[in-house]
Amino acid sequence: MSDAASEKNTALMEKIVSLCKRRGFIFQSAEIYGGLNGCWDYGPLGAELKRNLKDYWWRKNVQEREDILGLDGSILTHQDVLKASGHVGGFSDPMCDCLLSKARLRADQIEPQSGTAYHYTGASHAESGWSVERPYSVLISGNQDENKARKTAKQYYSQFLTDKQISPKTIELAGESTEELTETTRYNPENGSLLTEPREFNLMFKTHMGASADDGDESAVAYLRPETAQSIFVQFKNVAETNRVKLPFGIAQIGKSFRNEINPRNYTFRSREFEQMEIEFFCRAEDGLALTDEWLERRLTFYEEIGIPREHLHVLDIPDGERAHYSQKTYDIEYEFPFGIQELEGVAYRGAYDLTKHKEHSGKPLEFFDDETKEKLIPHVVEPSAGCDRTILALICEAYDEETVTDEKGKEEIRTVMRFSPRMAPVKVGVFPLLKNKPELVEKAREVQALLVPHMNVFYDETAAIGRRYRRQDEIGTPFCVTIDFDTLGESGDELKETVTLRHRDSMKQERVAIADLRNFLLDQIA
RNA sequence: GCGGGUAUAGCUUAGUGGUAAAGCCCUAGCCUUCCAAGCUAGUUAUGUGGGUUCGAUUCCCACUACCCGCUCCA
Repeated sequence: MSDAASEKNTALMEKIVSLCKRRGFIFQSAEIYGGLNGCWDYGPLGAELKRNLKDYWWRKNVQEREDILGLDGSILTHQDVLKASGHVGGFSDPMCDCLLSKARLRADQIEPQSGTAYHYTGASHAESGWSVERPYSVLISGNQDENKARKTAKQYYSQFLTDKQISPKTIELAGESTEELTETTRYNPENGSLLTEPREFNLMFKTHMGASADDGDESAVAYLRPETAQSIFVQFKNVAETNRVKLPFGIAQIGKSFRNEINPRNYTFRSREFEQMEIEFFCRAEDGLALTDEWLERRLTFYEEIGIPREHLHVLDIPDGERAHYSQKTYDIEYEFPFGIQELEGVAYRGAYDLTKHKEHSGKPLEFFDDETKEKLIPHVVEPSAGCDRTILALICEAYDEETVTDEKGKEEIRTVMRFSPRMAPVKVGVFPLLKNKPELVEKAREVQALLVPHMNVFYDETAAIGRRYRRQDEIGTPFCVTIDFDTLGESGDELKETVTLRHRDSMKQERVAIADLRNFLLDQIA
């Protein structure tokens, strides 16, 4: 992306963030206390939007399918579950930073080295009177010039110089001593610079169960789940045994997960608390690959149904070597966010890995008896795992539009429109009396509101001019507005009596619709 | 985690070492017959904590949050 394009996209993202706050889609968590890094709250409209997304996903993937069952697992997770899944052991990589280049390295992947370590206690510059006291070391191998160590150390200390005119070459090193080291991993193999102490970066939130549990009581340790998938695997046997299922079948779950991200970024895109919509689709081994492709297509169709066109999505076929070791096939479904192309969902063929691991660790039989083939087997699994909040952000980015409109006087202005699909829109219809100081209009509008309210989210508004009310609804993406006027009351004769103006958000076109037809018309549009 | 930037009302922006300004939005009232009309009145702000100072929104430091670039993302 060019600089200009990047700036434009940053500006666009800022406008979207601003609108989300102004209209009550998304707020920063604990804003009045300065905010909580990587956490966000959904305001009234955001809550509606998210509910619409989750409801539609659930309807399509659970309620309308005979072969997928729902689950709602606990967020607090038994530590053994996450030991079995590999999250406790393999999920916490000790990391070091290079003191010179600031590069971050995985401590367990550093090649052990041997050589001579040159230690220093600090550095100074006689002419300017500058000095710094701070221990530092450089490792050089036997055949390297010792001056290389001094040069590297000077470079390191020069970063503390306040006067940038001073050449690193002219500073004096203090307290040089040497030490022979073998098989050390404390130095950066690239440049010999000392590294910071290895630090754990466990991405899971850890807690202790029980009011009296102290931090040292390892048996009381529990975690906030880092993914919803594990409770599905752990409850696999219960679900299968209580529901007379046969392969292939799925278990679906929507719920919060938590990851202590080092670096939350891009608005709500990478949050520490986030919601997932996951399916674990269990199948016979021979069907796994084909089902993965099938699910990919089904998921792409889903995104189209909620208003994200196929051409704004990218499918990444994760190549060999980059997939998790247990996965024979993984697709990422990505969306063109203003800040870049980023993942919305992963569709992964995970083989029998998860159930096998839980079988091993729990010692419980997790085989499934296949009635058709009369054999006991550990089913394979295909996992379409979507990020709910990411999809919300994609819906918002996709919907945001600015349109130049010209009024009768030829004056141009910007109309901001959220073009949500009617299915996802937080408010489905605005109901307005043309004038609020005419009680007959208000009364009729209230009747129309009451007629629609049991079936959809309706917004009643009688303040300000009618045009302003339309624009307010444009900005929150309400697809339809209904206006009750004097014709509704029968002032222009019986033909128009009991009809209203139906105004369309996208085209701004108006049509006349009978109140009696309104409910069914709108229900068809938002289904 | 590193580097850079930013922080004044719901939003967009002024401004000042000594009473913080405007537009939009919003609320109420009047008026108003279909695309942000008009008039009147009104609410709301210097991110947090220190320091310097008689006095700090302004200067300095730290923290927090957000944005950008790296890094990371089982």
